[in-house]
Amino acid sequence: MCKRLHKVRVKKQKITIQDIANRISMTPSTVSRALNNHPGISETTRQLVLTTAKAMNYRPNHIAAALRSGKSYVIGVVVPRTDRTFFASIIRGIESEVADQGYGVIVCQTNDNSNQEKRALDILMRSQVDGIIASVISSSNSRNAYTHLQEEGVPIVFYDRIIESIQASSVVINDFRGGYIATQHLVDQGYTKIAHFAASLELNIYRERLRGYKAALKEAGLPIRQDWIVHCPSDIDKGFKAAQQLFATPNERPDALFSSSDYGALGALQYLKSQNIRIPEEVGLIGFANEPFTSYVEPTLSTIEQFSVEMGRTAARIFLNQLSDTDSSINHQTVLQPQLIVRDSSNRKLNP
Amino acid sequence: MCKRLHKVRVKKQKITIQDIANRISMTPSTVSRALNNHPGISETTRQLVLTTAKAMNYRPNHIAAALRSGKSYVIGVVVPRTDRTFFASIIRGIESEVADQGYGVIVCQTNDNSNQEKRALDILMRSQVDGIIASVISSSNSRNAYTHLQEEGVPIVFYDRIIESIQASSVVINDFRGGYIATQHLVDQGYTKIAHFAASLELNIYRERLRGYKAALKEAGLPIRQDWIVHCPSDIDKGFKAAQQLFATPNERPDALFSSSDYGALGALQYLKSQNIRIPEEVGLIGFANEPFTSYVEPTLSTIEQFSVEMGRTAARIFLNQLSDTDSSINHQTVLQPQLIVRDSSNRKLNP
DNA sequence: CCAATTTAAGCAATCGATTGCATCCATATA
DNA sequence: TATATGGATGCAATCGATTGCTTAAATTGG
Repeated sequence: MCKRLHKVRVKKQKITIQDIANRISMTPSTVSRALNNHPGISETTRQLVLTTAKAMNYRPNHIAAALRSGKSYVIGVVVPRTDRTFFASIIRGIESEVADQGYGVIVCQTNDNSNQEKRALDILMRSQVDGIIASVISSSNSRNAYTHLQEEGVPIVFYDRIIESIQASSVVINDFRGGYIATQHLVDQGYTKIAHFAASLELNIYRERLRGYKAALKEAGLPIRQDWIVHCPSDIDKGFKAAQQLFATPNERPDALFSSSDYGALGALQYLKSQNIRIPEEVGLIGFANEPFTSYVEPTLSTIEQFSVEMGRTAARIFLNQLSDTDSSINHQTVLQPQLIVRDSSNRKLNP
Repeated sequence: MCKRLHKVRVKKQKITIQDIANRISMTPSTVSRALNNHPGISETTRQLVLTTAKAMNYRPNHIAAALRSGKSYVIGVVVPRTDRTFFASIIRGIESEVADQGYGVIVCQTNDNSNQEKRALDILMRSQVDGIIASVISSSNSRNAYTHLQEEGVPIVFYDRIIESIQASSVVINDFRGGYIATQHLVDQGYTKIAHFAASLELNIYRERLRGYKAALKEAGLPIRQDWIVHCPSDIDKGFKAAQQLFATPNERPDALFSSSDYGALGALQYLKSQNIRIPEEVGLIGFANEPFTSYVEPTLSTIEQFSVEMGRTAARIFLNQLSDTDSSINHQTVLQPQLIVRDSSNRKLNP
């Protein structure tokens, strides 16, 4: 006799509030109210429900609850890509802030691409997220996509890359100040011919950093040379190439560089080293973002800390407040202060 | 006359299939079937539905669909933390693979902590995810949590850190081989006193890397010294300290180190540099994971590439296949092959 | 020309929890 | 003792889409 072993995925019957209700001879309404700590349920019943729920290993079905109540307890998070430390930290900050409150976080990547951004928002909206925490793409206008959502009443909090023309809550660092203190630091170190790598000026953050750079130069009485403001995306190779151009002619080259990204700065660093140009003696260098690698490279790279995890947490807090607020129309702009991190690449006074 | 501006969040009435049905004088059933390309709907009707849906700016409510159909089109992803490049890349791989198919990805962090792991799984289950792609925590047994889920019929795919005693689909790299080729490479370079940093041996991956290390030594006829197998978590500081111990006595110290993590290796590298011990001349060094920083540090750090984005994509593919397979009981074990990345820290033959 | 078959669409139950309103009973008040 | 009060629970509709079954119309075939 051959017993055939049928391996079937046994979807164990899921426990519903109905089941609990049956067990204790009550109605689903009562069970629901007991589980959600509604008033008007006797303490006895509440305890009874709670214990039998636990005993029966009950797991609430958020989807059913969401359908009826309109609250899904899921938040959408939009990032350009997950594997840049900055955005990974943002996600970390948000997730750890909201998980306590029982919220889930759906993460979507835009890859800085307009179609993928649309797709991301679409997925989030279909999933009926309670709102969205987002950084926009760098290339062009995300404006329409987001304003539509806003019109539909979807709570949105922007972080880092914001759309200035959209009225919404946001968390950013003071990028102007970041650019300013970075440049000022170079000035303080005695550098006078300070260049700048500017990433996409379609993004507020890079415009602001540039503005800070210019302000610091102006204040120091140094000239602003357009040919020393070089477009350079946040990318090592691009930084290398941009540096190649910038430092090509030995007699008329800058003696310092403030890059709007750590990656650009690293590219420049690699180029300068390849040319045996000494850092910080001959050229001072400072980046932006305090990516982990900045403290591992040689020389260690000065940079601007932007408190990414904290930024994520703050965005999450603002978001949650906005949900619970009765008057949800009040937007909340938070500006974190950047911090100068001085390392070897710009510290000429210590290493003269 | 004073017109008071009341800013109220206007939840624009959401369009439902009912609305579409009304507009074209049909029933929701027909609309639903048309939208989902069910057979038995005339091409005329289908087109009519599709165009009016678009015209009315209809957005399907996945939550309602999920409740009825039992498919939420959301996948749960469990990581220890999002801000380690490896895991960030896993998330990237998964997200980019499944977004095409309309799936959302809920990301939860465990922080290698048992309670948070429970919480994570709880959030995911409440959200009625269609399944879970997970790496387990390093400290102790996640076994119960996951076996319970399996019994409930939740599809699970493990990646990287797996539980060998649970029958489930998984994607890993051949960590044994990784440890083996790393060590063999050091042997090839003429190192004979090769130490090893082993992270938590509760995890299969680190056990396997250690096993590979031992196998390579044995094959090379080199002795296995227990005092050169040092416990060292994946962490720069821990690596620094472990190196401090290991290389304390100049006459009897190892001449090479295979660290089971890049972070440990970096710590060791920093220690060795601080002691002016030349790399790779006096001590050879190789890490594991090919974290981005390994190619920025000085000397550049040899390591083992483990194709993290690809691993994420593969896990996602396996997962989706499993969902669509009729016989979902078939588990699928995928083993990716690691790749040796030789850089300066171990290249004694090139830099003699 | 009528029965058999196919095709297209409608009916109504359902998924699981929430919630406004009704009801019942016990206690307090007149 | 009859009535007002309110605390605790039940009833039933609801959220929006899916789906098994039924029905109506159109097509085919004998």
